[in-house]
Amino acid sequence: MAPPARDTPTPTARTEAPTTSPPRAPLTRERVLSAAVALADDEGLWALTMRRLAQELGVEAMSLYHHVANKEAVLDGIVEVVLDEVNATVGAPGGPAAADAWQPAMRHRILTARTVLLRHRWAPRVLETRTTTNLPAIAYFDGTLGVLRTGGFSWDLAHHALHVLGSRALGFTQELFEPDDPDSGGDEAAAMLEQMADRFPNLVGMLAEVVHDDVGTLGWCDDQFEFEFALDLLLDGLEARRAAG
Amino acid sequence: MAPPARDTPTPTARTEAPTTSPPRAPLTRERVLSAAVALADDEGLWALTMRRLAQELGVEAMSLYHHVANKEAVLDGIVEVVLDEVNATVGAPGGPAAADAWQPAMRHRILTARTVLLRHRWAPRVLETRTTTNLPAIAYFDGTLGVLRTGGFSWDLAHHALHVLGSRALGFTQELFEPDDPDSGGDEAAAMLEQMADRFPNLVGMLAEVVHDDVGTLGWCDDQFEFEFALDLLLDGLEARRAAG
DNA sequence: ACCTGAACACCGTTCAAGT
DNA sequence: ACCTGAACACCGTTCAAGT
Repeated sequence: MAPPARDTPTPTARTEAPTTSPPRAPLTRERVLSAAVALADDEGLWALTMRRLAQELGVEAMSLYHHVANKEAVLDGIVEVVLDEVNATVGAPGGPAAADAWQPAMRHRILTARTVLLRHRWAPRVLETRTTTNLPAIAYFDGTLGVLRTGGFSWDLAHHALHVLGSRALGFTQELFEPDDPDSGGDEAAAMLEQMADRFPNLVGMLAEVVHDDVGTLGWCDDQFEFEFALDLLLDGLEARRAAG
Repeated sequence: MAPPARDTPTPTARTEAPTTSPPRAPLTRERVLSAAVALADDEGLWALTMRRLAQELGVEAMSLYHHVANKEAVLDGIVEVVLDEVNATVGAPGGPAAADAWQPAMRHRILTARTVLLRHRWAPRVLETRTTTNLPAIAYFDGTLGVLRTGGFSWDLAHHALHVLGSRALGFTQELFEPDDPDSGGDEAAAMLEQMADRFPNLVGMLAEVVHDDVGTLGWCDDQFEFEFALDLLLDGLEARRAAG
């Protein structure tokens, strides 16, 4: 009879790895940055402190300094993690054939990048504070340039287009009227405006005309729609400049 | 003979105010915010701490809390100070008659706002972090809406235009390649790219074509030009949407 | 080599006390 | 009423010490 143990997989102990797996994964730069991204995603950028990050990894704060130089390096790192994710997503094959139609290709590219950044809303804010040159960002813009060049842009016009599209794709529009509490803040702001019809006649006039469903609130800005409206404006404008030579 | 003192102004003691001026101006919310703006202008946002701000005013840190609720209130306040300055500047009379030409009027308005924000480069970054509704910002956008309406925009299109232009006028484009040290950083980044011609063929190709004076540096982005390029793109696009009805 | 405890120099903020 | 000193609970980071 063969020995039953070790060969018979039980529900709890499934296929065991041939090598002995360590009880705790050792700390690495990658693990530190992943935990930092997760922490910022879950609890916001303000929660990302060195002490809290260490706690999340089951380690003392000072241990982090063996894998990252300081907190600035953590911020540099998490931005690169997110931009790597952006590049991996937009670079996935199977997108529309970009050969003859740069506009839908660019549209798809930027809207795809946006979906990634929406999962890491803190990222654009941190990106804006980075001063060091950033490899994944360079790679992203190189890909953008590739789409433009394939579409027949001159280098000069592609250069300007990069500036225009870059601020749209990576630098988010601030949500002017986004309230802290999505339920109450809008009403509050609307009530405030209501009292100031004479001071802000245009805003009040627009509100009266544009608000659809929730009358009396300011939650009527469809962010996705506004983003695409601005994006198409830019794309059409660039196409006109391009066609003009 | 008249007494010589008190009537004869000396070079050091000029015209004395009729009321007795206090040796130290009392602390007010306005003085606190002015000092905070000046501190951020001079030494950057990172230097703006409650303790440092108090020191700048010749007072203890805790005294500030009698005039502002906390540091968030200081940040709210200095944003409003800057936006008041924006409104005062763009609202000054003597601008081009906006009645029949909305495009030059808007162009002038936004470029004027930009000159103010360039004097307070920290302001857009702080503005993006504000969650509370902000009266001077509302006033600014109301003025913008006024220009659009005078130019014949529908409320709906004016609403979208507000989003588009708002992110341009108040939310700055991050300067992707702006180095810490304007002299060395560009060369460093260019050298890095040089080594990666195969990885980033488009960027390297563009650099080879577009760089004018300082070959080998990345300091070839004229921020003002790029801003106006993007702005005109948006304005032309909006005009086309408007004319289409 | 990798991790840690104690310590330092800073934060924002509270509180009880001064005038 | 306005301002203050001492104190509290946090930061990021350094350093000498542990294994």
